[in-house]
Amino acid sequence: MTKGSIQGDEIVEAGGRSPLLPARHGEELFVADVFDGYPKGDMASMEFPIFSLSTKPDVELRRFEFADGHFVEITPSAKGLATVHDRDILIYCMSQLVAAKNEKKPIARTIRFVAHDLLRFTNRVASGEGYRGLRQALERLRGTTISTNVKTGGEETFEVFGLIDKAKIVSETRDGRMREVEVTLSDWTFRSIEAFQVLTYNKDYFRLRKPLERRLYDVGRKMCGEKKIFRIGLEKLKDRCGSKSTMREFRRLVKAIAEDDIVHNHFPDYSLRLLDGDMVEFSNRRAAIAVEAPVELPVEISALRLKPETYDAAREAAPGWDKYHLEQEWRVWMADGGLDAPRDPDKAFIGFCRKFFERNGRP
DNA sequence: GATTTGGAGGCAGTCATCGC
DNA sequence: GCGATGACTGCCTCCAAATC
Repeated sequence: MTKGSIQGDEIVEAGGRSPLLPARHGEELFVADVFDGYPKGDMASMEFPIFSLSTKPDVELRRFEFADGHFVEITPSAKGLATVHDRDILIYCMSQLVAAKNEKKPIARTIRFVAHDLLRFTNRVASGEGYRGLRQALERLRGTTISTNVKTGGEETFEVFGLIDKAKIVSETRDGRMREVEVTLSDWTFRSIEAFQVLTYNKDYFRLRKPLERRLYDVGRKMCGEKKIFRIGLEKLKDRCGSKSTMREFRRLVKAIAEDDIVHNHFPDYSLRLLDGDMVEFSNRRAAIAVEAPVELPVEISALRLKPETYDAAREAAPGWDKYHLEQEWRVWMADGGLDAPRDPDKAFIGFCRKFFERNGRP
């Protein structure tokens, strides 16, 4: 974790610090220090395929128009549209700011973070390639221009802006590698954060390597949310994903992802199925398990809420098992045994997972 | 002749490994 | 923890063959 403060334009090391540092040229600076925050995505960029799925530079202009007169136009720079992987930087910044906001700490549009922290948070290799990729991603984010009159934070405005306003590598190691990065978010993104128009992502989102998988998760998260099931036509889904593939190719890709999910169960929070008639079905894994519950759970047990990090710990305690399945097993076990709700449900759940794994081994 | 299908290859990014 | 390297992956495009 980086420690520092600003004196004039100089950055100096400091023992302790406030998350909000003194202003530079009238701007306030937020220093990222929440290492274990949860990924957050703003709802507006989940709604529209702002980010390119392509691994090649995508320089095609995109425009989305709506019946009520709203529109979003995305203009890439010569270096191409920002990709779904570039979005990781925005997600990281948003996660840090939302975590600080939740703790009632002051936040600012300009955020400083350690490049290595971001690479680790987003499940990337912290090699020279990773840092080069980060630099290019910042260039694409800065170069991608959005014109819109869509509401964010309850305000309707016509604006033209970059996905980020500014990016700056504020210090480099002696061999020229970037160390700290300063990113100034666009007003549009910042207003979404201030208005809490963000959704929490599963940490496994960063394990999804295929750009299309990530976009499908986005669509599922936004459209399915807490609902049990969400169905969408393949053609509409293709539009929502912003895929430039042919229908045939898109069908093949979605089918491959759905079949892979059946085998590896790797798609976070939702399962995906390609149905007859070119319909795609997103099923909420947690809701599906609740429906299958064989016993009626007492209110005090069904009302127990686990912390998001507890699910990560559960995966380690019982490798190979579906964490939501384990959660349901645990609740049913307590209900069957007539047990009271535990004082510390997170610890109790992890303990249950360990014993479950000892008894049953891998699935 | 037009459309559909299947497959190959390009490009860019990721991952794994090794040595420093 | 980083750089270099090669293998691998996924999206996309192109083209030839098959079908209507």
